Amino acid sequence: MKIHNSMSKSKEEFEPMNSPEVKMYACGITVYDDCHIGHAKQAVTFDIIKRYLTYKGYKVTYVRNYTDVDDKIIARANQLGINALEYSQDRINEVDRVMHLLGVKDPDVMPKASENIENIIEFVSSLIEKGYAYPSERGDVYYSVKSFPGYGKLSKRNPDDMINGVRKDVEEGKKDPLDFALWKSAKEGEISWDSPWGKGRPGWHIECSAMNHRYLGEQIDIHGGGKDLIFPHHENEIAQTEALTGKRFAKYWIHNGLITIDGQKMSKSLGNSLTVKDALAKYNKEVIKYMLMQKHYSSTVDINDAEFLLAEKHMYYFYNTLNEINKILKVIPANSDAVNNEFLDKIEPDFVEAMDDDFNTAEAYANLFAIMKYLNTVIQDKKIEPQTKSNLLNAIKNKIINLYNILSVFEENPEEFIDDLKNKYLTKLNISVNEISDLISQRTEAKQNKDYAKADEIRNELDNKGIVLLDSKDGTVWNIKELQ
RNA sequence: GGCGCCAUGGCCAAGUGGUAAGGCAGAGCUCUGCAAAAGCUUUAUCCCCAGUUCAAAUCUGGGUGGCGCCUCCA
Repeated sequence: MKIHNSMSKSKEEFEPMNSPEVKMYACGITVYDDCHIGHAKQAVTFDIIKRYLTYKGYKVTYVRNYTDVDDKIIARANQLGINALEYSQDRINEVDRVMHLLGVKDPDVMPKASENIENIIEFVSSLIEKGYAYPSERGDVYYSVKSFPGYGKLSKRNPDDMINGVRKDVEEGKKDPLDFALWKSAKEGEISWDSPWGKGRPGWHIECSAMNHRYLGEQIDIHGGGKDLIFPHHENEIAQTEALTGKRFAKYWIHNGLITIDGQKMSKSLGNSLTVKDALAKYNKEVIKYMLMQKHYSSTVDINDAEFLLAEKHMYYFYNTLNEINKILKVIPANSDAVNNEFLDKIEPDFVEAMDDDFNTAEAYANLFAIMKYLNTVIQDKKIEPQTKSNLLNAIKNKIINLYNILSVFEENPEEFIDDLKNKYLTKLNISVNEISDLISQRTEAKQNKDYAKADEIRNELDNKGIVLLDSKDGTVWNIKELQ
């Protein structure tokens, strides 16, 4: 399989250092606020990557950290008059809760910066000893960028060219404007830990290096994160870790694309974040995940109501098809006869081909549409022998559920999914099932009397309320107009 | 100012050397009392110019237009 490596900027054959073992780290969340849809995109992406690698037979150890000590956390906690760690623990619980609601599996290790202070101090001390870092008089410790020859290799920047962009007001004690803080001395009212340089707390970049080192070792296979972390965060991580170990840090760098909202960058500073909590209040978790992964993970995803609505329609179509299969299987359950079908046999190879190509979920979903079409054709096929039909539908259904679970969808009961979605719309449309049933009965009566004018009138009335009717031999059923 | 990314039909979006996946919207058909659902059919030569090649959306150079990073950010 191939993975796009941000370091080489090309797709490379995936060969873990110690196959089948895979060590993967993805930068987690700084927990000073609710997590937003961008965090979700990252979490879902790496969850899927782990699921797929596991499917391929790799033994993945996946670490995702929490940054629970930083300026904003301290500021918020002070505002609330509580301890910074108390505040961040509260936020961590909330992040976990929301991620679980989204159906994101927990990584194998979820370390916190605050629980790695000793480890971090040790890391920083080693860097000073090796001559890559230096303490200032005030008690800050800085990394000396110029001392690390490879600086800029991930972000493709030349330190000499970067001077222009660097902020002008060089902090006190810094020898070079490019240098960054490994350890920050404590200011009045800030949470702090004792260190050889006095009371203070870790800088942002060192946490990830230290936690990587502790939980995964000197070298890892995959390092991931959002594209916005390439510089400076990941560049600094490389500088720190490789200075300490003298070895290449991560073999593959995977960066997911970011989110825009109505074409505008989503960022803390613009204040246009969509929180995961809010998204979940409006849409089913799988609708959200499908919308995020319909495009390649490295693409930017623009979010707006139309995108969500379309994703909802698609998931509805998928689940409806699965539901129709279940109805058929209730009447004639599948038996253990072998199923020989070319279409069935191609599903898994096609899925693997798509995913082997740098986790091309967009293509995997394109395949899914073809599968659903085929299923609907079989469902309606009157010539096929009923038992054969049940067996075939059952085999394909199980196959796609197993495979697409890797993409974190089809984990719900089809009937419940459909009911939940319909109920959501009924509430929104302010109409009840009873009302609809009444009108359908009236219309059925009119139809029986061949009073089509009245039947159409009732149908129009419901249509105006957002409900469409579907006549079939088994009677009339209703559906939500917006979902069609 | 520095570095980088992207540009595919009305819209969204795969495809990185061999003559354009998929979805939405549109049109036609089957089905239907008429509809709807479902299915079938149908709609592009890939921003512009030049070049490399037997062959380019895919490689090279130039141009135009978006965007990102360089400051906290997934």
